[in-house]
Amino acid sequence: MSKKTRERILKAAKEIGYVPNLHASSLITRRTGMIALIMGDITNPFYPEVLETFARRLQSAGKRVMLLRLSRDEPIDWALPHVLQYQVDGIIIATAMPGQSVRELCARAHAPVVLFNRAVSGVPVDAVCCDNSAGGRIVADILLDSGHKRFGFIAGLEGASTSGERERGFFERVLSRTGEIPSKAHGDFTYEGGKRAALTLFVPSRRPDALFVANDIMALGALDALRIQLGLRVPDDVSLVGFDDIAAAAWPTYGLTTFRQPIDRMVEETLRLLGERISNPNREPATVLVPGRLIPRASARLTSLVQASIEPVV
Amino acid sequence: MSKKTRERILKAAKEIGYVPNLHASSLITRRTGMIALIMGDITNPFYPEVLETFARRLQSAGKRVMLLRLSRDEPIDWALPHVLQYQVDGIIIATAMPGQSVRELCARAHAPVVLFNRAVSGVPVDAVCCDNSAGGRIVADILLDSGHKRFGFIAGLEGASTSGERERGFFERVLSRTGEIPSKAHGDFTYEGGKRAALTLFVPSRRPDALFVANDIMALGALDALRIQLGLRVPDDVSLVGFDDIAAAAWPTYGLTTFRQPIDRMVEETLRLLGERISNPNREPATVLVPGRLIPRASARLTSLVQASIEPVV
DNA sequence: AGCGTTGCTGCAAACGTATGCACTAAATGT
DNA sequence: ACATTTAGTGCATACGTTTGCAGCAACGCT
Repeated sequence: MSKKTRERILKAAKEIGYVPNLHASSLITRRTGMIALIMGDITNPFYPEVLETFARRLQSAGKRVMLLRLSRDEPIDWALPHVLQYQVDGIIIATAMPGQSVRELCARAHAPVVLFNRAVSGVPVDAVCCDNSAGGRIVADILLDSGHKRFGFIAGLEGASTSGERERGFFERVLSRTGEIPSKAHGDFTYEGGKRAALTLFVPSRRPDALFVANDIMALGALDALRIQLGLRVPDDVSLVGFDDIAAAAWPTYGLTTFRQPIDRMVEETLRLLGERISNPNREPATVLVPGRLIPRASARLTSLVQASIEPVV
Repeated sequence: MSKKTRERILKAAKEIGYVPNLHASSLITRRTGMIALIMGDITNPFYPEVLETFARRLQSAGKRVMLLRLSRDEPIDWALPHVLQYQVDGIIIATAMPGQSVRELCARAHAPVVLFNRAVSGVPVDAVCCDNSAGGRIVADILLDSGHKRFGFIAGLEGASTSGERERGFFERVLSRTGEIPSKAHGDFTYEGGKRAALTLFVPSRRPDALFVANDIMALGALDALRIQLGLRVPDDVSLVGFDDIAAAAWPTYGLTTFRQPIDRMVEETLRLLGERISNPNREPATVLVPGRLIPRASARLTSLVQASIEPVV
């Protein structure tokens, strides 16, 4: 078409306040431009960062975000039909809790699905995870190399794959190098839960000198409990390591040593997988394991040799 | 219709995996069941709580949430057309920064709009705000009543109405009771900004003995700066009061005295206004001012008389 | 048998857009 | 002058619902 008429049309459209109706157009094109984002607990500061990253990237790709917020006890099954009614182009599931029926749901849903930070063994679904078990092993190694002897672990929710994998890597390594298994308690991925769990682990009889926490927000709760309620010095009396690297971990009051999940990379990979599946629905499902990195801070006593071995943040 | 056929239909629908296409239905019914939620910075922990509350309530009302995340420098103007294309039933704007053109945008958008925590003077738009200036006055009063003499204030972003109103209430009251105006610095609603602002305010020459911060996350930054970088004792050397009552304010490490914004009430009012405007688009616009409440904690030195005057949380 | 009610099927129009085709008008080429 | 390309208009069909109306069979009632 010619430039002149193009401008004429656009001007007229603006005058009468015309905006195309995407519902009508989506009927024909079979594309809605909407991506559903199913999230669990947003009060854990890790997830606002994830949400933020997804929202920003999807927006700059011209997509809209339909947000589904799932309570701890609401199953994913509940959300799927609602989302499917809107014919979303893709679905990202970023809830920590595993669902028993993800397989059939994904099969039933013709929409492309990618799991974010949520492993489902033996199910052919696209998924992106941080390498949780490697994280657990690395944390075990640096604590062992720095001379710690008695290990404790605070897990998240019973059944959450992320917590489980971190635990597995940590326990395996500690067991193989010391012959003992760490003591363990359950926080429920919350600050208060971490606090409570720390108190149950630190009974006088066998006090850990190193504590690995499945999640930063729980680690902050544990740290407060250790310092304030138990009067312990960190890291002199006990070393503390978390997982995620939320913003508060870097605050000088806490200085939490933690294993960072590279949110940007993980989001990027998630959107890549989603895009590929949208353009080729029959592609073989893939699981992407993104490596994390230890961020040493004040809360863990590490020998200088160990410090030196940690690759610096570029 | 009879029960028997009803069940027969539902069963058949389930078998072939039928889900109604809401885009088609919305063409005819002119209702999409979607509410757009336009938010600014989600990394300030106050907003995930807001988002959480909106999402939960809208979901249980059978509505879907379309989330628009606006960077600090993106104008609202950018988001509106995108949202309108999807014919959302309503729009909730919850960004701290004011827009110059909200008026005409709301006029142009035929969709119902409600502003959350965002005052626009002289513009006929539905809006819900915490009573920010009253909060500022109350904070000034309890600090004055407890014998503080030299006041400081940390503002948020230049031009944010919330910060401005809190400042106004605080300054007016301090001025009328002492004849002096507080010193002032700008954080930008972030932890790091609060830290920097505190450092600029606490030059040796005229150190405040009471600091009011427009926002909890900045207050935490300020608290860390005071304690760790300046070696001051809180509240012995300086009293600190924040605004919002985010979760971290209650952590024992901080124990931040703060003015709580009742998120639940504010969200409820917002949805009520939105609902009313949807059912009656020509209704006179209203501004709802929700009262907040001071939550006394360890970070402010308050006399027992003042303590006793604060109405307890029920 | 005639009548009204009930439960269901079938048909048609409408929502606002995309897509393709036929057609006209204007501009360019030989 | 004629053929060819280019720009634009007009029309029909389709997307998957909602809504209303006409039609039909089965049923119980007088």
